[in-house]
Amino acid sequence: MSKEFATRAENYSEWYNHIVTKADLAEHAAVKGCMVIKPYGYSIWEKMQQALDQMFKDTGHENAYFPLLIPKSFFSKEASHVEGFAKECAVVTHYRLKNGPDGTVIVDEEAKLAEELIIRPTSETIIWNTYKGWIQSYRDLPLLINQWANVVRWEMRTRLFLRTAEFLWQEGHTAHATSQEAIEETERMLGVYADFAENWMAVPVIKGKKTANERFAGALDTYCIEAMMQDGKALQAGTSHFLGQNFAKAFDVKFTSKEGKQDYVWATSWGVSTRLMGALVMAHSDDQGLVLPPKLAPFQVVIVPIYKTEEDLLKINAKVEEIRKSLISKGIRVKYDNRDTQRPGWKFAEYEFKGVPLRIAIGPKDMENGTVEVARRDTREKEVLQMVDLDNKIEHLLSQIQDNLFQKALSFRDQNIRRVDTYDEFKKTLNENPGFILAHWDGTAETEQKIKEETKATIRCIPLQAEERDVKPGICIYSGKPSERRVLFSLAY
RNA sequence: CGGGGUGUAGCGUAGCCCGGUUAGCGCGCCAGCAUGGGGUGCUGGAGGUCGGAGGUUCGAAUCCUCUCACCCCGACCA
Repeated sequence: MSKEFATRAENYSEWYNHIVTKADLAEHAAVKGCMVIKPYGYSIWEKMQQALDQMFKDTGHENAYFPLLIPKSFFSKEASHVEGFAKECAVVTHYRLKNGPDGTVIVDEEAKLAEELIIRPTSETIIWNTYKGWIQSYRDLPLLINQWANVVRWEMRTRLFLRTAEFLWQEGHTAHATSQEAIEETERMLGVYADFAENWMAVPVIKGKKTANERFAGALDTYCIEAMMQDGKALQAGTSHFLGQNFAKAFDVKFTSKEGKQDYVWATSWGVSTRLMGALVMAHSDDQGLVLPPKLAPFQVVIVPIYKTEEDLLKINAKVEEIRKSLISKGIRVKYDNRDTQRPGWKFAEYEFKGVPLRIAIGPKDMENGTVEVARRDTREKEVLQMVDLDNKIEHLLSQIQDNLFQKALSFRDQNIRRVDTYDEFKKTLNENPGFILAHWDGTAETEQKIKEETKATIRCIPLQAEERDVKPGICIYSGKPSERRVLFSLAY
């Protein structure tokens, strides 16, 4: 393990890169901008998927799968949608290779596709093209579908998990009979994301609505959850879009209502991606490495034996087997590492770096005293516990760690949300105390754009839940014009 | 995609400006012995042709050209 490990204060982005690569979450692939998600990292992603998938099912959704390749013509059907994605699409133009003159493989120019195919940057078009055949009557509605998939967006500047050319995500695509119902769905799924972020990832989020500038291409409204990273920057952790009838019109998806009238259906789409992995790392980890919330940790407890003789080890093995069984019966994920090839201290450091929430060490002294040493990753505290009732104690500790991580992140965030009333103050705050800023804005795209150009800060969202004092009228920090309420500004990932 | 930087063994690096012995070091790896409650010590050993291609030269990690990847800044974006 690297001992020349950058701290957050020294170099935040280097620190992030080191955690991701050295904790075995992911590494760069041979393809530019793409990553290999390694087993340890993928295991965390699987935990996320499982939790989210259950939440989607619990809210009535079903999974399906749509193609990776989308006919180019589909993209031109919704004007703002094309515009939003045109610059970052990978295009498939041929379907065959052949041997070149010098023995290399070349594209067979004769095998040109009649219509080029786009590797999906998102699936609205292919899905709505399909929905046309599925929806005729109000009885077919609502249609509540989710898909787990990969998408490709040809990014100019990439970072592991935060922005890669290919990433994994889920995209929900629903169709409804009324606008009202679709808006409710949009809000419901935003709620699911917030719930997941806070209760599984232990990352507090602010729910809000995007301004027109930041809205998804093709949406009437985009809702989001915004999380604060330890450097004070915002990370959009999930989005939920109310698409109105834009895609229904573009793909001619109509239904007959109870009253026998024809109308276009109302749509939503919503998604979270492997970017959540980046959020997870940047929300909790410290200068000793990764810190994982118990609910998403591939293993929640690691047990390390300490012994001199083979005889000691055998005794410990037997004892640990009891402990392991009792923990497993509580649904706790346990790893027992009794490899003789690494020493205890090495293992301690290793599992700390990988963010395992709890470590149990058990040696001859413990065997004599009926105790174990338990170390928490979040606080780095150690205590000696009686083995009696250990499973309950561990279960309790894990839930404490989960809570503690959330509380820590929450108080960090709240300490770094500031209200400012002048542009000078705004710039000064961005400079000296990076974090979220609640400030008045006149509601125009021009002002938003100007502020962005001059300070790099953007309006992350118009919070859905705000304190009384933040929804009172005021004066725009930039233009001096009247403002209805404060909105949330920040530098962002 | 524009500007700047980096690329030497699995990782971290020295050497490069001022071309010239088998490219050095630390960690890790392998073997043995000792050790064993926070990255164990000693001894011995293996591993790199210097991101890739081309060029200059008697000779290139070192100079030149092109290219690829990564990092930082900018534009764009989840």
